[in-house]
Amino acid sequence: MSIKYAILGYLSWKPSTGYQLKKNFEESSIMYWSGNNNQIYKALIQLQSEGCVSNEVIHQANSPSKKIYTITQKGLDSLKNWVMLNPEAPEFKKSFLVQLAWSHQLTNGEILSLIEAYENEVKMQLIMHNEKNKRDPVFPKRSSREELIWDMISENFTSSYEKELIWVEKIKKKLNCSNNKE
Amino acid sequence: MSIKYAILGYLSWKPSTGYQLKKNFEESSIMYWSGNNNQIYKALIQLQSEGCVSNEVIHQANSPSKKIYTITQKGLDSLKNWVMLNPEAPEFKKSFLVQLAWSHQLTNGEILSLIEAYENEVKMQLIMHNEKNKRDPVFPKRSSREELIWDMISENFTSSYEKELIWVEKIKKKLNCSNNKE
DNA sequence: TGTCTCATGTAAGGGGTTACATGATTCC
DNA sequence: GGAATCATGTAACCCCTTACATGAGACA
Repeated sequence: MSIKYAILGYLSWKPSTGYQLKKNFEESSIMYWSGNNNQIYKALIQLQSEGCVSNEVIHQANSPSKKIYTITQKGLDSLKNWVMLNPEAPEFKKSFLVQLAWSHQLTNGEILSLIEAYENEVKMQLIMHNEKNKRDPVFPKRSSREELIWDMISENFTSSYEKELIWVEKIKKKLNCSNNKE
Repeated sequence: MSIKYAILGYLSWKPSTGYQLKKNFEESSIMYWSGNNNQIYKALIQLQSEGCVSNEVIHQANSPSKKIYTITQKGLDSLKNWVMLNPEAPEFKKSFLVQLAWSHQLTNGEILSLIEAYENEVKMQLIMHNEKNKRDPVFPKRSSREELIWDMISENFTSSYEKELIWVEKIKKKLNCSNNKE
């Protein structure tokens, strides 16, 4: 899927500028794109040419002028249509596992320190995710259902990282055991 | 990371042709690329120009000729170097969560059937992963350590899918509860 | 007769990334 | 004086994907 529908999603919540959307993406773990300018501003132009959004230019005295994008009915329909599509299975892209898979040339010690570096990386990611969610979480609460859903999505991420840490402990223990046998 | 190191990994295990590498990628869940021709054959040419692999052309009577690629010492060094790089955190790209996040326009029933479609998708993926691993798993067993590592990598995938299914049950229950309250 | 396996490659395009460019204001 | 925030946009490039092209033999 492309970033288009994530943008339509934010705009279906409230109108905003490209700049604001960019910050939303940066703050969010769920919306997994980097939120770079190139993608967002291009997507907005494309969405406009498709009639899914419209914009209003606001000239400001002390800041650069900005374009406030608003979703159209066509955009709402297109979003709903996409949301109801048959979901895809999750993608687990863990380049660390590829490194581990080809660690045959390393010593036991080198493998263990590689695993510990991964452990730290995951822990950091978990902390960052939790912090993002604590301070001023940027998500809609238009109904108790919507709040529940966003909470569950956040929990999905938290527990994914936590489960990864449990797995890390397990492989560390296993490697140490077979290490001591020799 | 690019597919290059995954290819070097396979070649560090045993020499093979582009065609064989392609099949390896198709059979593997860990090596998460689609394994399409364009990428593999291009990568092999590039790896050769970097001096990381060499090839030998074999002419066959009843089949098309093939190029057997072998890893060089430079390739082994390059692979080891990459394996020892600081690992990146796992990427969880779950487009389904983006759909859920913007499901505000749907009815409770529509959301539940969306979640169930996701559940089926994850179950199928889990079954496929387990089947791939049962019948003739394509991975090296040059030492007990290597076997242990590949087993743990496979378990990482299995448990990721299983944990996702547990999460699905939880959100289904929560949505049903708040549904009944109304 | 049609599809599968072996085997190598090319064409076109989608989606994403980093870095660059501009320019005023505000805060340390 | 230097960095950060607001605000929009472009250039170059990387990685990956699907689909196309060829051509022989095996199997149903």
